[in-house]
Amino acid sequence: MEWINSSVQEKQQQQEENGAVEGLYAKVMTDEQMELLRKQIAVYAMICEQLVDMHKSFSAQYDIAGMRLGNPYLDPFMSSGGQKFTTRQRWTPTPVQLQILERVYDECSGNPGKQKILDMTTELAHHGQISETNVYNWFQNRRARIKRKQSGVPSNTTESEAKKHVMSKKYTTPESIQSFENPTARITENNIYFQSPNIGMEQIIGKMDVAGMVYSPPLPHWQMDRYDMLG
Amino acid sequence: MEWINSSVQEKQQQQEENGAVEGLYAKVMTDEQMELLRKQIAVYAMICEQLVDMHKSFSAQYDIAGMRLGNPYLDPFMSSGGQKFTTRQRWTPTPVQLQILERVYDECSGNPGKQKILDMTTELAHHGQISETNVYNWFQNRRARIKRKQSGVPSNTTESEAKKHVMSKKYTTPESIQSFENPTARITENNIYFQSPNIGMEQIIGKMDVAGMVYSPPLPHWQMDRYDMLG
DNA sequence: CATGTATGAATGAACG
DNA sequence: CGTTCATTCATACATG
Repeated sequence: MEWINSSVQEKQQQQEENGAVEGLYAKVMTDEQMELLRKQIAVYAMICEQLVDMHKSFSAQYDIAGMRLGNPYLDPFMSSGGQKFTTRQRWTPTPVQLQILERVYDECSGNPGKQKILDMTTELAHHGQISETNVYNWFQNRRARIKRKQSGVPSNTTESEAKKHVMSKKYTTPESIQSFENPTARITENNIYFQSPNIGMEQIIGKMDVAGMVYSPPLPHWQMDRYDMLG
Repeated sequence: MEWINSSVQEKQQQQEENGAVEGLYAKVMTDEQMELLRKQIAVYAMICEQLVDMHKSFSAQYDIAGMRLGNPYLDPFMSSGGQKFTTRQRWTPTPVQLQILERVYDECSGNPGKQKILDMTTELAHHGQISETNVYNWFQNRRARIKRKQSGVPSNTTESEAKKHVMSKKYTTPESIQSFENPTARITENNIYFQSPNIGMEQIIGKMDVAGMVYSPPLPHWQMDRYDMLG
């Protein structure tokens, strides 16, 4: 999945065709909206670049090894609360582990053998504390939840009909893009607005780290069905 | 090129709100495309924020007065008056809905059947956007919280929900990045929680450098799906 | 604007 | 396996 880079300029064109072809159920954006998006992204890219540059030259001057990293972060575990070694009560997969798990899940069609689980556990253990049970549960849960999502939300037929013609307030645009409805959204060459939902940095970092930009799809399992191309 | 391309599953609307769309100059995007875009941007924002924060704390320690501000990275952005794209990331019951929910909760002793939930959802939908999942979650949460309140009331056993005090967040909006100020995105050095790998500037820079922002959906489970249109 | 609190949602684990 | 519980995270909202 390729994405915007510094020169976002042209990329958008494709989208038009792409989307248009799909036709039937789709959101529509005006050229202005697209333009807004394009600029927004371009600006972000630019800022990122600048920041990085700045940081580079800056930190280069003060190569204070050691303190440079990990510093800004709070150790989530021994937070100032001081009391117990706030060791988690329940296992939480690290991004790396998750990545692996998801990959395997896909490979095994969600049902790895017992041996497989054991092997995995060993491997996963290299990336953080984990037990066989954890792995087992994880698979179990994932299967169950995926399933539920599929059956429970056969967003099907009868329903959609009904609301389709109501289509006024409820079941309108998903929150995810409500921003586009905002009439105040305006774009001036220097003034671009766009909502920035709070996506956990850890997720992002995690994915980036492991997949290294290329991203082997952990993908939105819930609701996505197009990810059968990974191995 | 593989741009956001996917299966569509929603109708589009919002046309009437944007007069421009009415006719000819409209581009079409699927929901997934939109979602991907949104996330892409979110990631940019997040990374920028992160970078700024890091830079800030980094430079702060050396009192390199002057160069910290006046920066290149503030520039043109929304100087301040940023409106907020009405962003609702999570469902919030309307008073009416709440009333109904509570009534039913009492009736069902907290545990309505699946069918019941479905019916309710339909009814509740008349009073505002809602989905079956919302209702389901609502009951879950209510049961859990009521239970807890009854058993171990105060701070002691309920530390889980009470221990949030551990993290003090000071977030002094860096003048340099006011542009990123967003009510929903408040990532600071103190509230970032890295599950395991402590990733520093290097990683981010590295990725950015190389890929110039190639990104794939990091799959923020929260707020991702679950917005089925059953409701 | 900063901080605290209520609560929707995600998810590991447990249950039947 | 499907369902439910328990814990935790993150955000909406109220407050000083």
